[in-house]
Amino acid sequence: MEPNKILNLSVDCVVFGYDTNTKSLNVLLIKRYLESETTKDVLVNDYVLTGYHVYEDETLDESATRVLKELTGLTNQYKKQFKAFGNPDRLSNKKDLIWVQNQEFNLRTITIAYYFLLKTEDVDVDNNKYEAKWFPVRELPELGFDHQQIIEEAHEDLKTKCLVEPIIFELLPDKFTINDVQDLYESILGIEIDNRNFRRKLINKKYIIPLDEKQVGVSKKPAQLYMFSKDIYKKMYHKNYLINI
Amino acid sequence: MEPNKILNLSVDCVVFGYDTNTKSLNVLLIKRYLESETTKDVLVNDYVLTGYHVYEDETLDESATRVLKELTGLTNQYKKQFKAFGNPDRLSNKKDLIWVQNQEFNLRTITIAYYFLLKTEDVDVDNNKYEAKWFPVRELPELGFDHQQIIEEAHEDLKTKCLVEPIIFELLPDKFTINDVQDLYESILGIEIDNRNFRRKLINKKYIIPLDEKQVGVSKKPAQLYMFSKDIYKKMYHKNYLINI
DNA sequence: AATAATAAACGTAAATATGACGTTTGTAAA
DNA sequence: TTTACAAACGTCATATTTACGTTTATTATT
Repeated sequence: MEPNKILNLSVDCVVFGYDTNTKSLNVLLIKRYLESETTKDVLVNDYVLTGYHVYEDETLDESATRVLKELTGLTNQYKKQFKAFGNPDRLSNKKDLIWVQNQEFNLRTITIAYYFLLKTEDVDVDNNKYEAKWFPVRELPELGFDHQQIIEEAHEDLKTKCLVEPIIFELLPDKFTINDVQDLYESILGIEIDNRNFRRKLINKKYIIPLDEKQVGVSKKPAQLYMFSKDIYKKMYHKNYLINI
Repeated sequence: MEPNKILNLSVDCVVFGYDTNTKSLNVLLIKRYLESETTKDVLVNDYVLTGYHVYEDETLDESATRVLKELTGLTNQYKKQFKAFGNPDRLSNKKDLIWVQNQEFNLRTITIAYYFLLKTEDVDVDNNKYEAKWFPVRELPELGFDHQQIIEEAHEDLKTKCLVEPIIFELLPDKFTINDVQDLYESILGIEIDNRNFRRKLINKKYIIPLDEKQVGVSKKPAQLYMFSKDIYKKMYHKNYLINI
């Protein structure tokens, strides 16, 4: 039982986006496709998270930021390192071995997994060089490596985190309706919330600011728009140690 | 900017223990000491977390469990992987370079950090071959590597986690008083709690079971003893999605 | 121009939880 | 027997939550 001598270090990014039209919490995935040169059989045909090796001179955070920028062009998005995955057998799947055939893959690969929060519409998937595509988090396609597990754990972490910190607003446009916020909570948590109670609770928050603006182009009573004030949130926020076990 | 070729992978364990007598949340640390053979100057004299390389054939979790067992003899303690630390400059401190002189330390070292929860009295520090010692989390000694930061981040994670999951009971004896629980919350969170309100709240929980037993050997009114029922907690527990932002 | 359809927005009453305190009780030691 | 003191119990005002019912503003239809 010798300590490892050679390892491979990467970051993987679970990119969450929210589409206010379809009311769906999405994950951004990229296509893997490979067919045999001789038999023309399809060897690999699935999706994976975006990720890459960590460069020698960059921090883990910088590496994740770089990967997100490469995929989406975006910087300054909410980012959280939520777990490291590094079990010795994590890339032993046949398809994955085929896919990485041109790399020294008798190495152990450790990946530091991050999730990012952004708005679905901020990414131009139609002109994406990686063929990136959004998938609803509850209707994922076949996934390579252990990326199904990584996404599930990211989603669990997001569920917990959105209950205690106002990160939900990272997924919404600057101007949103109360119902947008409710729909998003329902998408993330997979629950139904009473609209009247939710509305009252949210409107009473000092950091939810009503704007002099309403929805336009809807065929029903147009909803009031609001914004989230991070400044006010920070000022009034002394960590509110509510024991909720 | 080439990807890393050679890395070092380790786990580090923040071992939290609670001493119901001193009412102190403690961290278990091991001694580092090294003096120059020629000048007899003290080169390194501080404490560090316990940690070790990850073996080739073990998972990260197994590695952390092994390290804890090696240090304390204990298995089956509450364990959480909370963060990976792997910035390129994280072990560039002079003392640390001296300490690891006999290893190839021009490698980058990634450490997967875990914390464990146990009872201070379960560890026999007087006969510990690593000279392990408990330190109150708010009175830490000088620490090597980036272990100060790792402990602080573990403590922050513990603060958040103990508010939403009943992990506090992992730090307490099987039979405890209501005041034990309160004291422990106060130690972890660094706040004061009103005893009468806290008591009412806790006693109303179905999974806090009063025993037919009281404290013995105290020189005041002996307190009622309780136990925590994980079974009842799990049964009644459908994740109680309280949005608390 | 009136009406229907519908989501947005407002309202209410009971039950539960919280925050801020005061009071009583059981034990060992004086 | 008394005293010291933490344990344990009690109270009241306020805030929050739960579970609903009602009104309103808009577009589309008649």
